[in-house]
Amino acid sequence: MNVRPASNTESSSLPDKPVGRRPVSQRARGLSHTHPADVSLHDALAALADPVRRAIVRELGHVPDWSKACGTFDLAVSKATRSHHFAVLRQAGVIEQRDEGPRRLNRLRRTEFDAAFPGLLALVLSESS
Amino acid sequence: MNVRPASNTESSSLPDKPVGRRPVSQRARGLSHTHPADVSLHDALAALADPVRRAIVRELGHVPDWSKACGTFDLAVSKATRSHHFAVLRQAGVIEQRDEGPRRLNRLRRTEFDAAFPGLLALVLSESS
DNA sequence: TACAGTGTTTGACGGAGGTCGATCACCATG
DNA sequence: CATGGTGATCGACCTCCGTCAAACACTGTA
Repeated sequence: MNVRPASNTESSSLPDKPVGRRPVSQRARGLSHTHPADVSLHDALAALADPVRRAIVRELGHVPDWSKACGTFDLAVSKATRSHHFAVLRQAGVIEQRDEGPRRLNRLRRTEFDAAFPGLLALVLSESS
Repeated sequence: MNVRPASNTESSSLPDKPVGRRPVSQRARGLSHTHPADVSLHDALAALADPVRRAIVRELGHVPDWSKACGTFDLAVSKATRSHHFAVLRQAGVIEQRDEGPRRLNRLRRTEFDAAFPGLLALVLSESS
């Protein structure tokens, strides 16, 4: 399998602000990501089998990458539970997160996740409610 | 949506033994099926999020329809648990069952389920172990 | 009728995980 | 430095569900 650089955000594909001067905030150190290709089918299904997490994914599917912080989601759970669900989605390779000042921005790993589990993300994104 | 005949096995597409003389065994009365189109994404994902149930689906993907009874699966659980998992898969529209003498034969609802949840079944069937 | 084979149902148990309030850590701004 | 905003962590609670043994139900055969 194609080996990926482990310690690299290797994400956005955004021609972003020159990352040279932005030494990764302190909080971002605890941010461990998992590439979809390293995720088992069980973990992927278990992650998406929760209605709150699917709501996050759907909401994330309606906005551009890195445009939505964790707190801006319309969820009927406490922020502790919210934080837990984001961690699960991140470790299942569904989303990617990046710290921008005090808040944590999110991005759906559309192409990578779809490459690992074809059609799965589309099912969630096309879910009605 | 296309309304389906509710009280019809509407299944096998097998040019079978003339069903005229076979008045549906007594046990088959408790056999309630759910068409994949009537299954929510949540129920579908929840059904396939269990390793034992995925093992059943995979094993069922390697044999022809109606060729495998519940007891012939290689599962490391008791027959009570086994029976439970088959019921979950049936109510999730993943499998269809039919009584043949003392045993219950199974069939994977490939086309119907794939029409309702494109790619989902393929993911499970292509799972390695 | 009796028996063996197959599968379901029931009741109980235990663990996994979703949930919350409280607390803590980090960031920006005044 | 103090404050408010955002998010993570901790500990506890509780529900759900996977699990099993036991008992039951149905089928075919002797």
